[in-house]
Amino acid sequence: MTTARPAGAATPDTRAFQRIVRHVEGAIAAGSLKPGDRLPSERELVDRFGVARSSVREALRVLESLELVRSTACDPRGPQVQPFSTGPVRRSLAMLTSTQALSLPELVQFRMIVDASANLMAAIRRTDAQLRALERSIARMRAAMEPPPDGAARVEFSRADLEFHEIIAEAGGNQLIQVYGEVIREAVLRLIERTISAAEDQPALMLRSIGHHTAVLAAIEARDGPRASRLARESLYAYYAEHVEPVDREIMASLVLECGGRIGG
Amino acid sequence: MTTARPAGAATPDTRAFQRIVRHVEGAIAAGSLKPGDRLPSERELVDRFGVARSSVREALRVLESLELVRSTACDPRGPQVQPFSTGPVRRSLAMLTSTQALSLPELVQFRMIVDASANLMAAIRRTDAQLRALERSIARMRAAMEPPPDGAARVEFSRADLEFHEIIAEAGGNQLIQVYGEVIREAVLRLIERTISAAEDQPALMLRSIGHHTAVLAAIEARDGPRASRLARESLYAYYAEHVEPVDREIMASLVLECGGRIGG
DNA sequence: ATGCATTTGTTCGTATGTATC
DNA sequence: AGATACATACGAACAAATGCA
Repeated sequence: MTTARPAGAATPDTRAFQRIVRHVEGAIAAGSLKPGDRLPSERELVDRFGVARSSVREALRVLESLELVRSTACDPRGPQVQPFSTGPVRRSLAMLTSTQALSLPELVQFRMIVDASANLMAAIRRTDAQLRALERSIARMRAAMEPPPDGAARVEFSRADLEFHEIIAEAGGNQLIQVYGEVIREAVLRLIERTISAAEDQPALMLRSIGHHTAVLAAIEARDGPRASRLARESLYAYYAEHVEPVDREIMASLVLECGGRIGG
Repeated sequence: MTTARPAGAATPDTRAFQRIVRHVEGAIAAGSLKPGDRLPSERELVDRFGVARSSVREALRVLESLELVRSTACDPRGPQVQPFSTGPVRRSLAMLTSTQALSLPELVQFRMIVDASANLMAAIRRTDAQLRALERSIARMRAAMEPPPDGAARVEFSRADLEFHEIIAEAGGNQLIQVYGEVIREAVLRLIERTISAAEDQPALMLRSIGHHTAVLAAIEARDGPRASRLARESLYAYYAEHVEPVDREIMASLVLECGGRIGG
């Protein structure tokens, strides 16, 4: 039997803090550790894993950066398991877009298929209350255009836009579409704001957007799933096709055509 | 003027290690720190940020968990900025999917749209080498059936199956499709293994699966994206439709029909 | 409502194995 | 081959603030 803890091992097979991280990650993934539960206190973790407090703290900082736990200062009850959040995915995705490791066409293509499916499902499952909520979102978008659109109004417009899509995703009843769609739309928005948004004719784009949303609403109201799906793909193609390379444009075109959509306009 | 570093501040505005994390994150996002570059050594970071060694180490562990840097032991040149990877997104996504009690229809519906899109893109972008790799995966699946399929053979079959889909996703050239597809397929597999897998007629299912993969390969070889996409939706519908409620079955049917697919058989 | 005990955040010091120079 | 420098890991200490009796 080897020494339990070689005090000064330079590069052990697995670092001390990683054992703790994996243990907690596994417990959360397996469901034996649920949001609201408390982890043992730092000093108790020291005893339980047989490592120094520094190692325990490193593990806690990593788990904290993953938004899995949160250790509040001076709380004797120990670190608390957090409610599951899309924060880490969003941040990692944001970093990838910032560093150009994720391209605009990749984001847009993915958004095409997610938005289209969300619309399709919403057309089947939507309730009348959700229909009215969608109408209110469009009204918010219209209201944001009344004054000559300044910076604040553009933010409000984007917010209403996102709200519209989130209601649709929720109406579709698929949590994956909901969560993933939210993440993707945010990433697209951030990337767009840094690239083509400033140069274009803002009011015209906003008007076109309102028209598109109105058409989607009508399709969902009529419970015409295929049309709602097609509208999403067509409008995303119309918005972004000119900003991508030919190969990616061809793929986007295929996504539009495969569901009987048309290109142009 | 307050003391520069109150040695025992319990809840500072921003924790010591967070300052370092944000600084490095920002530098990488801004592009002033590129993959391959070196960070200052731990001791130099101590001097530069005016914090203790432990804090520097906590920051490095967090940055390491984000796969942004990697500090190798005994390297006088300091931690190295890593090439940008989709690893963090994949891990966060996997954690999110394992914690978010997801139903079978939700997983299958999402897999329908992701697999279909992956096939579509692969049909456009695939190289001949990737085509041959797909053939090898199917051969592996066939080989796993030769002996009367026991447990180990089933694992090998599943592995080859996943490999087939991963090659397709890679050929499509969209990293998001790749990452999301990988996570979804693993989640579906995990759920299936716990539910319907044991009861069914294994060899028949495997044969049907091989037939399906062969058809997809042919469509991708012919560069027929719509057909490749349709095949994915049809076969997933055929596999899982009977195991879901009517409402979800209707949505799955819509996904098949919207791209001109057929239901049944 | 008050006081005590506990816990966290932070820092400093020390030992050790290893890779680079 | 030797010396240096580095990262890993452990332990102890202090200030502040929280939670519980």
